[in-house]
Amino acid sequence: MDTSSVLDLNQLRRSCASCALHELCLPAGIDGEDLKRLDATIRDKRTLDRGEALFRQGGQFHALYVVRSGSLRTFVEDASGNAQVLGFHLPGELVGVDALANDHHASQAEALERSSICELPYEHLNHLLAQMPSLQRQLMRVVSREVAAEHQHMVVMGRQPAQERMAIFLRSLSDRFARLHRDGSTLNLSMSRYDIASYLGLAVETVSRLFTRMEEAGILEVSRKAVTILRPDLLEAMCSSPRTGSKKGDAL
Amino acid sequence: MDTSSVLDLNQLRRSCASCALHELCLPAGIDGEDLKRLDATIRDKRTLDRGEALFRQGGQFHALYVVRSGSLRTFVEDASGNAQVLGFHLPGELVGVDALANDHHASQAEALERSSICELPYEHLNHLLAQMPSLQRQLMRVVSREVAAEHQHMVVMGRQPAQERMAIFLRSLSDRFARLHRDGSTLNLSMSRYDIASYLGLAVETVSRLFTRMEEAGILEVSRKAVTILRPDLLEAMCSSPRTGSKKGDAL
DNA sequence: CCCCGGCCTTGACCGAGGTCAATCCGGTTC
DNA sequence: GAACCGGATTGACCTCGGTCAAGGCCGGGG
Repeated sequence: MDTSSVLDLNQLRRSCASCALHELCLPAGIDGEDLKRLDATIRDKRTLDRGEALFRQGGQFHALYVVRSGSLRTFVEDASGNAQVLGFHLPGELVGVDALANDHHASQAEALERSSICELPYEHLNHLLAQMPSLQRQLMRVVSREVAAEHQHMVVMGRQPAQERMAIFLRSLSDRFARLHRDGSTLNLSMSRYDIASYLGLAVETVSRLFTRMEEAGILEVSRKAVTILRPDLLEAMCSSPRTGSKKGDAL
Repeated sequence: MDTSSVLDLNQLRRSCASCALHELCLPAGIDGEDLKRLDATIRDKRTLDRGEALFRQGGQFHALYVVRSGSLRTFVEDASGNAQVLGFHLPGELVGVDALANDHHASQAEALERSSICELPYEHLNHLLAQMPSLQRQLMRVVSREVAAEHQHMVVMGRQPAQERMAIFLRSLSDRFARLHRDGSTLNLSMSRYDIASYLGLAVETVSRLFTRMEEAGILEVSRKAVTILRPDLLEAMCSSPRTGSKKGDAL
């Protein structure tokens, strides 16, 4: 059954025009002849199995990528092999931007589940950008969105205690699922606890404990990789530490 | 004497061609007629005093900026007024990219000392990009550099203990000074201890203690805002925690 | 000149969360 | 179905660095 659904996906991927992500992705705001040309430069040969690498740290840069289905994690490994997860990437999201600066990848990207990827060879893309101001604009907008998201994550890493980090992480995932017209309250965490811990700058044990605590509090239902948000209101409240914020009326 | 030197700077700022930052900045790799056109779109009216804002969080976006002299800090403020410093920006560095995504600034930028700024009105810039593929390429490269730097900082925030954070911070500053053909070993820290602490995700007290400890260790000479790196080798060694790294020969 | 107010430093204390270690659970192999 | 293995959970302990509190330093204004 898996094979057939994958085949379907590949067949669906014929044009950006017919893609469900159209409005969230690079083609947003582009149509007609221009869209056809963008379409023509996209190579969709990439399908990745769980754990397979899209590109490796230090590897030669030659394309940008957009997740079409599934999910990726990007991370860097330092000299001694410790990994730091930089982000998780859902359909419609762009990866590989950090490689343009000096023509080789500063990070690596791996599939968290069977995923399909749109590949945008950079030389082709450049020609297109020269001819399509609207695409140029949209590309900058997408990159800017990425930068803004990373800024948000720095706030999390800089100031927030563990519990707030988890809450913000889950809320962000939920929001992104919703944007994809999926159910924002039943999350399928394709990444491991280790990945989450690394991404949030915490120990795996802490992540695990927080899941349990939030389940006990009736906010989540956690079963392995399947997480259901039962009380979005409480989750939201948990995103900002009670310490900062309100001046009076702190329950505690 | 201050007034005259500022006037000089403003007079120097006539063209990108004559700018000392030429090769580090947007115009890198661009010359002849194209450079003139880029020049024409840059408005250099901006001179900021210490503490003055370049743009405010939530403000309407209309331009990108490049630091010409002096330095900036960018930061976000959450609902309760706590600030998280996102970065410090030296001459030749681009700020304001996170605002393109939805047309208003997601962060704010303030001068750390008297600074002059090149302003690139986005509408003009866009016209230019449509006509100058080389500028388009260079802009993406500069943005990519910024993204890569932020990834590096996430590694710091995610895994590193306090001492390593400080060491990496100082090394990074030193490197950037050197790139500007300044002396990389005599740093002038235009930002406050509070800014450093926020940027590194530490308490001010910790930053202060680390300065003292590194001075006692003979690595630095610290006097208020003036920091001299006496032993770059030791500073470098301090950048990676001894815990990770080597497999044998760990003292302790 | 002295006082005042930021900024910075130093010391003493303490708690959130990291580390270590044991166990559990679900999936895979034979 | 027994053995195995990697990921996840749980508990006990301890450390790093945050918090609180008390000066010190320097620069600016009266």
